[in-house]
Amino acid sequence: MNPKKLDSIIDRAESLSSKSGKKLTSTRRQVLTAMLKSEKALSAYELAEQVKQEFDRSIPTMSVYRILDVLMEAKLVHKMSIVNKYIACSHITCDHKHMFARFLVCNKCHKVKELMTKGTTVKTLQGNIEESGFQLLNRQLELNCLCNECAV
Amino acid sequence: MNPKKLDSIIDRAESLSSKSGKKLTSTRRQVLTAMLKSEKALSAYELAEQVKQEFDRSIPTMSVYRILDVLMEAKLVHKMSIVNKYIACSHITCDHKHMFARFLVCNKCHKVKELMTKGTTVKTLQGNIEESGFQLLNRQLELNCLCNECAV
DNA sequence: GCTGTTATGATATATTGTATCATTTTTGTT
DNA sequence: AACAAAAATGATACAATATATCATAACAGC
Repeated sequence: MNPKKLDSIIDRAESLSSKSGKKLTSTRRQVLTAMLKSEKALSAYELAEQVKQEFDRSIPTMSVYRILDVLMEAKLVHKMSIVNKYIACSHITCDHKHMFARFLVCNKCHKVKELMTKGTTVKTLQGNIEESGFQLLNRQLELNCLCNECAV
Repeated sequence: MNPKKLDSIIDRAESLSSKSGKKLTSTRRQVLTAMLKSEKALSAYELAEQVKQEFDRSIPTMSVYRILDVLMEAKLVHKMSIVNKYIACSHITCDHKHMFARFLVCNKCHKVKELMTKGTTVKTLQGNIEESGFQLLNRQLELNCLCNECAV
């Protein structure tokens, strides 16, 4: 990600988080920056290591997890549950209200590509869900994939 | 699940696993039986505990994981990655070749409902995936939900 | 500056999963 | 039946991911 785009996302993060009552502290900014620089999903531990590399600063994992919570709350970060790792949102505005986000996750190197799905597909996906007595908590689909580099 | 259905699934498991070169040993049968009796996804550790309750037999977790691998290979069991737990396949024949299985997972109690999605929706979901240079590894969708009992 | 709130640090521990080698059970062959 | 090879299971150690809890530091409003 180029520095300009990175800055613009950080700027947006400032306002977004303040909207949710949370501040984008310097620690949180460092974590988010490290995430934005990676096209691969990272574990909390890997992320702590990245921050150490980038900013020469050790953050306890507990703090990383807390910060991930805040960033996820602000929709700046998503958890890729199928690999237990985390990735920064790649869209300038990631408003999931009327869309499903589809995350293509390489099961080998954990590279992630985020696609958006809209309209009729969402309707189809939602069909039968309410009838089943379940209610959706989010609109996020993770798909087990291999990226072109990892595919043999 | 009623005993009759349980038996019919076990019977099917016999042939299915033999097809893949694996036998449905008594240990594996016990694990599968315990899973079939639960409508909730269970962790490997919880599953070992269930087997202990049901059959008064302690199985090391390592073995449970190995057995889960065999059962997943035979498509008798699915991993719910969004909660790191496992559930027996609820469909008599769970042939996912031309369909996506949608798993509605209650994030609170881990109850799971399995729905099938076919035809056009699958096509739509697959759109853009190949263009992105990724290839699908399976056709399984997990959705974060709350069941009617856990929803406030 | 004081006070309450928010954020972070430090430590311990829980939960999920894998690596590795030993032992037992099963299978095929003679 | 006796043996060898293969498959399955047991036992042990440990890695990776995640949470609970209490202490301390930073910050905001008065």
